Order: sequence, then structure tokens, then C-alpha cells
Amino acid sequence: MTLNNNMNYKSEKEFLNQYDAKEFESPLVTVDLCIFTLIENDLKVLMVKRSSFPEKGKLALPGGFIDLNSDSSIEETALRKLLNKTGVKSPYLEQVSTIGNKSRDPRGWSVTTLYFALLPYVDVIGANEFGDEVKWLSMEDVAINSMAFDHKELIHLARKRLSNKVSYTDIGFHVLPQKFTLSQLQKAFEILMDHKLEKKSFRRRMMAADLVQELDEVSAERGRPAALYQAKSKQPYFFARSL
Amino acid sequence: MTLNNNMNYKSEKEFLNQYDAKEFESPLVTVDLCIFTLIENDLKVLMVKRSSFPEKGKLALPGGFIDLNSDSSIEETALRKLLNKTGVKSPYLEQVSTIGNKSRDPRGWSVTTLYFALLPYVDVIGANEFGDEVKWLSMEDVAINSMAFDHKELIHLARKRLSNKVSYTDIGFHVLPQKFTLSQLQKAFEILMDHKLEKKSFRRRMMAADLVQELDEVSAERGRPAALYQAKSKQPYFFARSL
DNA sequence: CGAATAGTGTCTCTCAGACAGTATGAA
DNA sequence: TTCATACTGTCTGAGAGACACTATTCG
Repeated sequence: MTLNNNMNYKSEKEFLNQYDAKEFESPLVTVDLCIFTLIENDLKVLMVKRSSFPEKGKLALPGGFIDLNSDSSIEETALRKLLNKTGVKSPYLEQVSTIGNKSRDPRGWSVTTLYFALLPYVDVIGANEFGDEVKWLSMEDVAINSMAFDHKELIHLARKRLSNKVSYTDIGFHVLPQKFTLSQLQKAFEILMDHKLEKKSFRRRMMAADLVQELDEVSAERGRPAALYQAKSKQPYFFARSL
Repeated sequence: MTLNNNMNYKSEKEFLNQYDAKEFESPLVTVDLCIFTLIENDLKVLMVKRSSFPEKGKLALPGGFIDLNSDSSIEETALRKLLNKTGVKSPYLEQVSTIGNKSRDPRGWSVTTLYFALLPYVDVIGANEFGDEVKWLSMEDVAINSMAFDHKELIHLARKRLSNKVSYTDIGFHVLPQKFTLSQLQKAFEILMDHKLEKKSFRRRMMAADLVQELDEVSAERGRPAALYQAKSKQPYFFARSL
């Protein structure tokens, strides 16, 4: 407490020269990611099997410590973790919340900033650079598996934010491939929101909001072929009334 | 890097016994508060004049380091800071965002979790326990004063979240005293949202949402006396359409 | 033709917006 | 009576919800 007792310094420069960042005890700081995608109309979260202590062997969210030398912001930490687990560079990424308390990590007082990401489906290699096993877990499996730290709660936090936000913005587009049909779009929104939608209203609103661009192609499955569209949105869009 | 290289440990317990939290370089971690109130129909933010380095003499948001011994969560840190600057124990408090990067604090890589609070007006004592000067600053003064660290940006972040959230929830009630008239309520919403509202619609919606309880008292100023109301809300309320 | 899926027409009901009109106090 | 502010009545238009209807493919 003596070194940083800065009443004695005459200038900011002098103070900073003497400053020792290690003097105050500080918590562990991590960034965790809840990466969502849709695989065959099923919502999935990316999970990692921990290969080292603590919580070795358990499922956990991708994430970890900030690298003070290479990361210049926590957002960058999040993007780095996401890139090396999925190979994706520019997903939809949003900060959910920061959870900090003394009981969530057995190593001591710990703070984590939770992000969620939304991606079109990508195949994950199965193992990342540390040899941890990486896989897409469905929400049903999230419910029944035990998880490291408070990660199950983190997933629920992110899931809630996701449902909510999908219902009044256009972020739902981010789980789809470049080209999609309006039925696929609606289905995606329904799953993300966990809420059925009326076909006519949905289409009316997408058109009114001018969010999609019709293409000269069709997608043929069973039944009448469906027109293909692509997302138009430049800016994130907010609906005046929720869906 | 040798001590925490945990491949060598046989059990979680053994690992934790050997774990040294100081081995990884970690960022500075703080909590900052943007405490809003309304004084005579003017939006104010609580500011502190820093009495010590760094940024000595500049205006800053109340906040500071987590006390790992006495705080059991970051929310508690926020409440503690709020209590000792304002004397208020249970305000409306919401986490806005966590900002972390290597340039925001001259001492080095720094992470802050920003909260905003909403209070009915309270007189602040003028100086808090560290002898820092504490005062309510109007938003116009926020614009023209220079501030410590990135605190001006933090205020703008919090201000934006506030406007937004007021427009689709009932949090605006928290800046009013226990008893208030509907005109006062509407005025408060208008200032917080920075957006005029239609009188009839506003009243219709408050009634429809069942958010207020009429009292048997009136408030007499100029003109016709107005009925006094009190807030009914038990749960936070979300409007289906924004105001 | 029927099954399956895409896409439209249109009625109804809710509710925000606008704004004029009425009520009740003080000077 | 005038003014200031509180409060209400009521018309209009936008748009969500419901749901039946038509369209286009495959077998």
C-alpha cells in the first residue's frame, strides 16, 4: 500500500514511473463465448472438452485469458478465440454480460465477460490447437450434461439474450447461408426465438423492412420451388414492434 | 509458465494447491458507475473530482477496484460504490457493458465493467470518504468538460442504453419520488428518452399496463390540481411496442 | 389426380397518433 | 374572466393476426 499511495507524487509522469500494477490483488479475468448455429433446424452451441485443470474433462465454453501482449481489446480476445475454434473471422458478435464473483472458479475471485456469436453452420475440426475436443452441442444436450464452472448458466444467459434480441432485430439472418428462402428464414427466426410465427405477417414485415433482395433463382425441394433471397441489411435493423 | 502447466498434476486438488494466481499477467479490473437522476427536469450524472493520480484533478465516474476480500461479486462492488457516494442502498442498477483495452488507462491494460443507476434526487454530501469532491453534473456540462480516462464515452454508452431502455420498459419510474402526477411521469420519460410523447397515448398505455395506483391526494401547482399516483410495478415491465 | 410446399387476398381488431374539447384550480 | 394546467372523447390510419385461398412442383 505504500508504493501506490500517490499523495506523494508531483506529476502524473512520476507517478506512472513508480506504479506497480501487481500491488493490488486482482481477480482472474477471462472471456467466454457462446457460439450458436443452426444445424438442420436444431440450435447448437459450440463446446470444448477441457484437457487441463481445473475442471479437467468437463465440457466448457470456448474462451480463456486475455493475452495482454497480442490482444488490444477484449473484443479482440473474443474474436481470436472464435477464429481459432471455428475458422470464422467476422461473425455476428455481441457482448452479453460480465459475471464476476468469488465462487465461480476454484482458483479464486474470477471475472468473465460473456459474448455470444451467431454463425451459419461450419464444420469444426474436432480438435483445436491445444488438443481440446471441440463440438456442436444441441440445447437438449446442454440441459442434460454437467458443465465446467458456471458455464451452464452462462449458456442460459446467452440463450435468453438471443431469443429476446431475435424478436426485435434482424440478427437472425446471421445463422443462414448467403442464399435462403423465406420459409428457411422464418424457420430460423422461430427456432432462435422459440416462438411460432404467422407466415403472412412475417413476410409482410420482412418486405416492409426492406431486409431482403429477391434473386433470380429458386430452391427446389418437395413441393413448389421457393424463391431464393439474400440479406440486404447494411445496418442492424430494429423492428418497432417485436415479432 | 512451468508452475501452471497442469499436465503434470494428478488431481484437481493437487493442481489447486500449487496454483499461483499471479503467474499470468492480468489486466487492471474496475467497476464504474453512471448514476443518473433528474433535478428540475434536467438529467444529471454523478461525477467525482479525482484527488489522486492518475488523471488527478479531472472529473471521473464514481467507481474503482473490486475489493477481493469484502466484495463477493461485481454487482456488490457497484452497490458499495453507489452507497458510499449517495447513501442509496437499492437503486435501479443495470450492467451496461464491459470495456477492456490496452489504451484506456495509462497504468496499462485495463478492464472496466460499467453500470448505470437510476435514482430519485438525493443531495450528495459534496465529499466522500476519500475527500473527493462529488457532484451532479448536467448532460450539457458533460459535453463541455474534459474527463478522466474514457469516461465521457462511458457516459454516452450509458446514456444511450438509458434512452433505449426507457422507451420499452418501466424503468423510468425510478427517477421519481414515491408520489407523482402523470404529467411528471410523462415529463420524466420524455427527458430520459429525449423524445416528446403524446399525452393521451401515454396515459392510455400506463393505464393499460396497470403500472400506477391512483391515490386520494392531489398536487396543486399552477392550474388544475393533478391526481397523485404511486408505482405499482412489482416486476420490471416491458412494453410490446416502444413508446 | 393428390401431396407438399410456396405464396397471396382480405377481413377484423387493436391501438398509437392527432387534436379538439371539457374540467378545475388560482389570480 | 382569464390563464394555466389536468384530463377525456373520438376519429383515423397503420398494421398484426387469422385463415382461407391460389400457385407450382413431383409423383
